[in-house]
Order: sequence, then structure tokens, then C-alpha cells
Amino acid sequence: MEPHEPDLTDIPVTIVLAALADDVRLQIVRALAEGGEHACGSFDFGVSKATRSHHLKVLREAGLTRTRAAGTSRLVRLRRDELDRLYPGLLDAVLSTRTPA
Amino acid sequence: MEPHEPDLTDIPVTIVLAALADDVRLQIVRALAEGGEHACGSFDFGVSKATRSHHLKVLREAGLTRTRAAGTSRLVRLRRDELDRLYPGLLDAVLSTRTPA
DNA sequence: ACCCTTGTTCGACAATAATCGAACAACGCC
DNA sequence: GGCGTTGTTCGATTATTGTCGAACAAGGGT
Repeated sequence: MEPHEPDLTDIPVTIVLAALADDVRLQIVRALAEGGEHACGSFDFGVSKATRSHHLKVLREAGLTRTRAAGTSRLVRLRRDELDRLYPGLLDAVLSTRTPA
Repeated sequence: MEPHEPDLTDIPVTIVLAALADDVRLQIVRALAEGGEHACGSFDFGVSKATRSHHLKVLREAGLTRTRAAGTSRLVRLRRDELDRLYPGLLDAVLSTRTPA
């Protein structure tokens, strides 16, 4: 089954904001904002792989990321263009902040 | 005691995002974005006054609003200038969305 | 002084969300 | 086929958060 990646316009903005309102997920988004595709395993932020998988699911279901299978890995990327079109300035504003103290 | 209204730069962005990631609070922010000062009681979004007071506290402590006493009321206003300076585009992006379905 | 209005605070409770280990699934490789 | 790697899912636990009613506090009338 494909991981369901909803249409961004179907997602209430509160869901998007809630997805971004977590330190671990924000670190993931920061990493993804560097560009390109990242394997799930490349995000090591001090949580178990179960927790990491959970956070990636939250991001995906909030419409923030897309995922595709590649061998035994899964490659994740930020839906930057769509996000910037629907919420101009949001990602920039969030990413402009320094790493949380 | 004065309600403590922190310096915006002291507040992790995740706190700001979490404050905005709630339907009731977002409706309050939308109303405040119309400009000017609003009495707490003017926000009737189907929750009790205890809950409303709680949400206003969350917004205040996240640095999104300022409150001043005026007689028996309290007047709340959005810290728009500061927010736009620190997070350019964030409020606009969030407020541009239509009322949640 | 009394009361009404406006908010806040205090438990308490319910719902949501973060976290983990363990079990499971899919893939590639030897 | 069997094994290691990479992720996901399940069930349980804990922490956080939204919600309310009731009690309280501060003001402004009259």
C-alpha cells in the first residue's frame, strides 16, 4: 500500500502547524530543507526508530513530505513548492529560527 | 500581578506554532487580526469561559498577544508588528486560510 | 454595602500525543 | 534459502493538553 499523501488543500492549517510544533519533527524538516531526498534512517535525533517512524508519518499525513520506496530504504523529501504556494512565508519563517536552545 | 508577556525572542518557535495549532485559538487570532483591542468575553467560540481564559493564557505566554486591564474587562491585542518582524510571513500565511471546515 | 459583570484559578476528567520495545514485513545479497 | 538491513505496526506506558464546573477576585454601578 502506498503511504497516503493527502492533497495539501484538504488539510486544515492547524494540522500543518501541529506537525511543525515538535522539536524532533522540526529537526527533520530542517534537514529536509537542505534539499533532496533523505533516507529515514538518516534522521538520528535521539529517538528510537519506532518514534522516528511515527514522526515521519505525522509529517507525511500533514502533507509536509512525500515518501517513495527505494530498495529497503524509503526516501523522504519536503513538499516545498506546494507548501510555499499554499502558505507563502510559513516555511521560511519557521526555518529561519536557530536550533532550539 | 501582571500577566507575564515574555520577550518573543525567548520563545522557541515550536511554542508559537503549538499556540497556533488549535482551532479555538486560531479563531481568536483571526478575530484579533482584524485589529485593535478585544475584550476576552468577545470571543465566543462555543467553549466555557474557563476554557477561553486558558486559551488566552496560552496565546499570551507564547508571545502572541498582550493584555491590559480595563475596568472589569481585560483587553487583548495581537503582537503583530513583533511577530511580523521575527517571523515574516508566518501570520499572513496562517491567516490566509479559510475558516476550518 | 450589595450585587452583577468579567475573568482567573483550581481540581478533576477525558482525549490526544510522544515514547519505547518487540514483533513483523520487504528487500537485497551471499 | 537464510541473513542482515531498513522501516512499519502493535500494544503499553507516560506526558501533555483541552475541557468543564465551581470557587474566587476585582471593578463598577446603584
